[in-house]
Amino acid sequence: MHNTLTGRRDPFEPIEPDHVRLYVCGPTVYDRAHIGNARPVVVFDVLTRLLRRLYPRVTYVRNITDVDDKINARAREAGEPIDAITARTIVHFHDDMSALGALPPDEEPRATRHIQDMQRLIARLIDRGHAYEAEGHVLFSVPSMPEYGRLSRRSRDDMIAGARVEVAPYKRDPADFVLWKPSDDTLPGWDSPWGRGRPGWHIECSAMSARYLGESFDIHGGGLDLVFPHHENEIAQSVCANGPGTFARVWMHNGYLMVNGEKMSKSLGNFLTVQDLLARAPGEAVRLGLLSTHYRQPLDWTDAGLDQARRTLDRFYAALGRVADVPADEAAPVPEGVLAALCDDLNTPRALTELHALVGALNKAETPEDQSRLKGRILAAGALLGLLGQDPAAWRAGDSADDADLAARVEERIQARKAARAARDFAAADAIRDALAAEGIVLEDGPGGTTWRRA
RNA sequence: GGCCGGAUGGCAGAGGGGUUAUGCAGCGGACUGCAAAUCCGCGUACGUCGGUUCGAGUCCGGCUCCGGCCUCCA
Repeated sequence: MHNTLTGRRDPFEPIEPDHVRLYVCGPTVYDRAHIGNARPVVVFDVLTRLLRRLYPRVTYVRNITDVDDKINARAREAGEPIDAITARTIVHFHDDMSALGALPPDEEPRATRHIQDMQRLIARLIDRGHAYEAEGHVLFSVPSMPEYGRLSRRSRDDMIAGARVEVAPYKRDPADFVLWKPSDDTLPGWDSPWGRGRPGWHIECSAMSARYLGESFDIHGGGLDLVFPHHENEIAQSVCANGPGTFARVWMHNGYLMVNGEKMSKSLGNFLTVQDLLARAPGEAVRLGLLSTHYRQPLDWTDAGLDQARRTLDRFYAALGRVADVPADEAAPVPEGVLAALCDDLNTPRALTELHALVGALNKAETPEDQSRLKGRILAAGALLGLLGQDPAAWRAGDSADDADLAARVEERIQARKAARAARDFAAADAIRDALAAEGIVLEDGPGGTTWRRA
């Protein structure tokens, strides 16, 4: 796995040989998830599936940030209680990620349920001389940690030189960041030794990772944009509270996501929510689109790319549909090439190439034995990637599968065409096929009869 | 201004000193009443200029362009 901390690929060895612990930064719940939020969820879902295959026990923690000034602002604008916004957004998030085939994490801690843990951590940082109180705030003292900046490879001078915001007057050092800040009566707040207030953004991940995974754990993941300041600050808080050598061993960051070559932003109007995409394509196609590029590469999300992902699944499911009556070899292993690709820094594009080769082999396989063996392997590889779990017939029909009337009508047309063909009235047969094609229904004649799919 | 990435055939996208993926699209063929699907065949592409080397997409340096971070952000 590539480790942001070392800047290279290192062999992965868990701290406990038979228990892998990982933490991934989850959403701030104030709005619908966009495709950029979905990328790390899907990427780390594949990583978790892989780890579960390789190790007896995996604990995967992904937090929910439900106290944040963006949420407060949203509540104020909408005139809606914070709890209502966060509760609704969490439901949407779960629905959207589930549609993308992402399994739930083992723990999904919410910041508001761990305020005590955060306060204890802050108190410890103050005791150890790494934090100080000023005007109702508690600030982390960056100069107290000489190795601050290691993850993001920047010196304090760099950070100060690049500062674009005014430095709050109560900061002893311009790089210091907030652990706790005061809340007025209109804002959510909790009593604390430093007055009624709320936590800074970074402290929750330090507190909750320690609570569920211990002071040291194996992998910490998230988007590349979190490297600075969020992850850098998490490291500062955790290491200064718990001692040198603690906290995450391996840091994994997924690359940026762009839309049609541009940064996704509300002002550009190219903000794509998962919900939008699910209206246009099956969740599995969105997932495949995200996995078609290596996780550390920049990913340019386009309609053409989404179409291509859907066509790839058409090919895979068509191959599986052809052997629908052949039972898959239940004992089939995950193909060596697929496993090797994923074990090489989660190389999902190469794993998909292997899958294409297996599908080609299945298309050529002539004996039920070979078909069973290959089908089993393809499904095992698919399960590892979180793909190909559907019934091929359901995939072919797509949304039309929900429409029993349509299915019945298409069947009726297929029978009519069959009769026309038997009578060698090809003009009539082609007219039926063309009429269905105009509705987006494609007929395919095969040895076992005629099947249909949506175009 | 500081820092960090990226640039591969028509498109997407791996690889990473010598054998040059894979998919889509395209072309030719097999099969088919015709299609579709499937199968077979066809592609020396690595931003640019230098350097190292017997040999460089692959290593080193300069440059150009693109994106991002330095403030909330996956």
